[in-house]
Amino acid sequence: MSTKPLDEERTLSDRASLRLTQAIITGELRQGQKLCETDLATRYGISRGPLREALRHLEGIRLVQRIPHAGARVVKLDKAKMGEMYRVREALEGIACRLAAENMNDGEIRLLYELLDRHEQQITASDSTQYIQNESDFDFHYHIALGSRNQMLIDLLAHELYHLLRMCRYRTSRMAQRTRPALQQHRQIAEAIANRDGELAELLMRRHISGAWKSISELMDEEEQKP
Amino acid sequence: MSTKPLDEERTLSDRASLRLTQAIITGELRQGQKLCETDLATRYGISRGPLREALRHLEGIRLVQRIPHAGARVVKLDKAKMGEMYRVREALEGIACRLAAENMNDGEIRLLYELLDRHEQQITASDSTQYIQNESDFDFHYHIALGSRNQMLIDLLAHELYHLLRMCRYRTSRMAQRTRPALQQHRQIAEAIANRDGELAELLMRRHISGAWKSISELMDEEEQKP
DNA sequence: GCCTATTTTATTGTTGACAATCCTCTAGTT
DNA sequence: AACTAGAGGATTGTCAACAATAAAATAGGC
Repeated sequence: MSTKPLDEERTLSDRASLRLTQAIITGELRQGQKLCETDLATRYGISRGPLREALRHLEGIRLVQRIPHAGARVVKLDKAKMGEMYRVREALEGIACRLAAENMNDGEIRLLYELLDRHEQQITASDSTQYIQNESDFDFHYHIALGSRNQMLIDLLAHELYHLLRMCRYRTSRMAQRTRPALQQHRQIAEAIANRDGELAELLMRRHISGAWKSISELMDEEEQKP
Repeated sequence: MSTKPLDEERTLSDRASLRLTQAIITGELRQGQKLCETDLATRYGISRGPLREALRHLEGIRLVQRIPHAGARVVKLDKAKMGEMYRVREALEGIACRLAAENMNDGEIRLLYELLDRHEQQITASDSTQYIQNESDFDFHYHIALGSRNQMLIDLLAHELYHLLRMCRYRTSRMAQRTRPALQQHRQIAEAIANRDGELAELLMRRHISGAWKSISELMDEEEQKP
């Protein structure tokens, strides 16, 4: 998932965008946290101009919320918002999967299977961290998005939704028990793509995602009962 | 489709965003046109700072493309990009329609039918301009998006996709002959929603949109043959 | 005459200062 | 004690000048 070094970006504003995105995804900047322009600018060693442009960009991809004259905050992902996200994700990845089945070349499909094998190894090797497993999951979905050959779709998923999903990874890290069935579903999806069955591929992907949300949602409810 | 006056926005940057968006949608700023910061700033009577922030925002919602040190241009919607858009739209409005069937209240459904009646009157009154018919079409789709009760979905559709769709309206204005069947499809969709049949509503909406793209696509091919 | 190198010009990127707005903390009143 | 009013401070919004980069134009060599 090609993320080039921070200082390869051409402008300070773009670099600040990347650093902020990274900081938000890793949780270094916490959800709901106030983003003071002066603080961030001095911390990054730039002036407020480029930093403000970066914030405007992050606002566009829904990572921060801005209120005029009151400043920007890291977006706060409550259960309702996560539910909305998963609905949108279901729709977008569903169609991406259908298109991938139509457009992926044989090399890409082979790579897809390799990803699955690697993921299985990681699960079997019990010392693997949760983090890595989650990244394998992202790799699979990202690879399918690329296979759709639809740049708008790729942008929406990779540059917006996946960032948001990564943000709430820590909440859903207790989903370890579901990695096995998830992998099985991934295999079915890959099979449908290999058979060039777009309709089935879409159906399976949508089921996979809505199922994941159902599990996460239930888990969140349980935790709410006993805090 | 509540678009409040331009000067109600709190900051110059936000106002510039709206003016630029409007200018791009109406075609006052043409596709592919270079957007010179100095020119626009003086034309709008503001300095370059807020204008740059506005451009960054428009970049986020895909209305302009920016190349570092080379400036911003209005996005150019070729046939391929339009095809991508319609795929994304099919997915998003499909799920929006399903959710609308689940979540709309009776008042909203009644309003949906009123929109359809108004649209039919406009079609029958032959002196109505193409423009108005197209806006009626947008109203219908926008209303359904609102009914989904999914803010992220509403944002994606109303603040990103619909802008882009309006941009290529002039290309597709010769689709007049298709307004009748389109209205018929709208009625079927409204019926499915009224019956709370989310699955059917989604299916019909997707068929409606992919059908529209097929017609537009063919029309564009024909025009390409004989320029 | 055409291609390349260099200077010029225009445009973008960045900065620090200034103005406007909002939030907070204090003081006073009921 | 609680609520309102106002002063103070902090933060955001705006601007105009400066620096860096890219595009255009000119001059020189082949």
